[in-house]
Amino acid sequence: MAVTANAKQAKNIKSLLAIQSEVKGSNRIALSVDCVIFGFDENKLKVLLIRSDLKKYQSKWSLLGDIVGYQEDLDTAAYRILKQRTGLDDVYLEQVHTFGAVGRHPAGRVVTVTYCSLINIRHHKLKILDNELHWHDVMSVTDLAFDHQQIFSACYQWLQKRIQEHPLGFNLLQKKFSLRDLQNLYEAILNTKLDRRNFRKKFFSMDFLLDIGEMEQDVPHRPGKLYKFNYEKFEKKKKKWIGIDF
Amino acid sequence: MAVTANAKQAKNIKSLLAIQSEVKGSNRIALSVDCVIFGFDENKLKVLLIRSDLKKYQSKWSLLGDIVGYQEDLDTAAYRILKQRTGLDDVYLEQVHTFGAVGRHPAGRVVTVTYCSLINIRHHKLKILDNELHWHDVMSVTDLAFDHQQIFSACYQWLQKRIQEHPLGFNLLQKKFSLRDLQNLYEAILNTKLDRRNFRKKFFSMDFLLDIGEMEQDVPHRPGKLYKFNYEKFEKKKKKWIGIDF
DNA sequence: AAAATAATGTGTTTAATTTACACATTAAAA
DNA sequence: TTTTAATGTGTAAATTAAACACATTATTTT
Repeated sequence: MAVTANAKQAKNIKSLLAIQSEVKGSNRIALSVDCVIFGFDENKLKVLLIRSDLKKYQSKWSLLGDIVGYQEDLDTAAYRILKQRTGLDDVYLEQVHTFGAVGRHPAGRVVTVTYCSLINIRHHKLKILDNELHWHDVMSVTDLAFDHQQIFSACYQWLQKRIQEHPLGFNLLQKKFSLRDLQNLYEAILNTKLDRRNFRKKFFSMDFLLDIGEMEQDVPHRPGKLYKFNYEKFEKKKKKWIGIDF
Repeated sequence: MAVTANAKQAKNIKSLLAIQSEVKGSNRIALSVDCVIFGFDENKLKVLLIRSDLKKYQSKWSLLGDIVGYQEDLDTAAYRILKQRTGLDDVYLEQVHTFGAVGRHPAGRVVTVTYCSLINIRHHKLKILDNELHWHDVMSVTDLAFDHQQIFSACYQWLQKRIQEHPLGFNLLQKKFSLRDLQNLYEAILNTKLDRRNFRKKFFSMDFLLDIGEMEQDVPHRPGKLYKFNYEKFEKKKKKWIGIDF
């Protein structure tokens, strides 16, 4: 019995040397990074898409991505893509999921690591302004190229969940924002209506909003106060955890 | 301006053809899957580790992993590793994160996709029983090989969070379990004490526990009722979401 | 200049949930 | 038979979430 087990082990468990040979061998796979870049404009959640350039395959919209260099960290690759496409380099970026089904890409075996990025659509002023690169309403994104629809859906769901337990939404707003801006953002992302009074109470009680003593300018109604998010305070007070619930 | 932008675009954006050549080219990277396999025994959370076989490098403990085959789905590779190492093939498995720093592995550039698995330690009876493969107390895991300590920590934190919002813990218990078992599990994973009465109330109110009309056997005290988790009911009633809180 | 409009800003009341805590019950062990 | 150590149930207080109404302010209209 022990012998059988060891025999099985010998067959199944690879030594580091064996791995080393495989690393140099034929199992090497192309690795890409795809970025789901979210923006917020006119109270709508947007996603940045590019048109697949090769009509021969499909002229559908797709996510922004590129092959990871052999000497390039994954995170670095994601930042590079963002920088190239938006001109911004100080942006929120978080890895979400890796998609690696064998037939997912027409160019061959490509495993893709997906990142979500949240950028301020006003700040960035797309460096590449032509009809190949466009902001799309999240609610009307359908039929993306390759498996990008699946990837996009996963990332959108991730965002909906993540925004409720982590303060990343602020990256989509101006540094100074009104509570109405913030609520509009949450309503757009969660695709629901929220009670204005309870929404305020919730955020004030969390106590991370910094009243900067300024008011909105040039609004066609009574101007609201402007706030900043206090990241330092958040880092200190961060919740340990929540409570069992499913 | 528009010309400049287009020039930049031409330089930065790759056609599918260009990608195709890269996919076949020198950017191909070795891809591995590492599994953090959790178990629960004697009221302690355990993780399955293997001793790095090549002393030349390090004789430290490491996670179970292997290179992903060129024609193998990522998920398939993770299942294969689990099957080889535990003999089980109907197990809970979920992708957690991908680690891809350039220098992370001594054998060369290897990007690794990490999965967490939860198995019933009693059911599986390790197929390979020797001193190379061992269950370790989660609380005393330190100094793993390569970047496996970092990977393990990320996965443990993932589990602590995930178990509070999703019913995956049951995979660590027998099909039939007592409420005490369940509480012990949560206490071990969250590394805390919980109030027995409130814990019960919470789970009963969620209403996914199925009283199967059986009692514990061979316990040295008053036997408790046994339950099963009602996955079907859970799938139907699943929460939309929770509420903003961070 | 005054009135109407449309948003901001602030409570309060009720319901639901979470927390803290106590006692009866059952089976095994002494 | 008594003691022990766990299971099983319930209640009161505190906190949090949900539902809801009115005064305030700047703009726009009359």
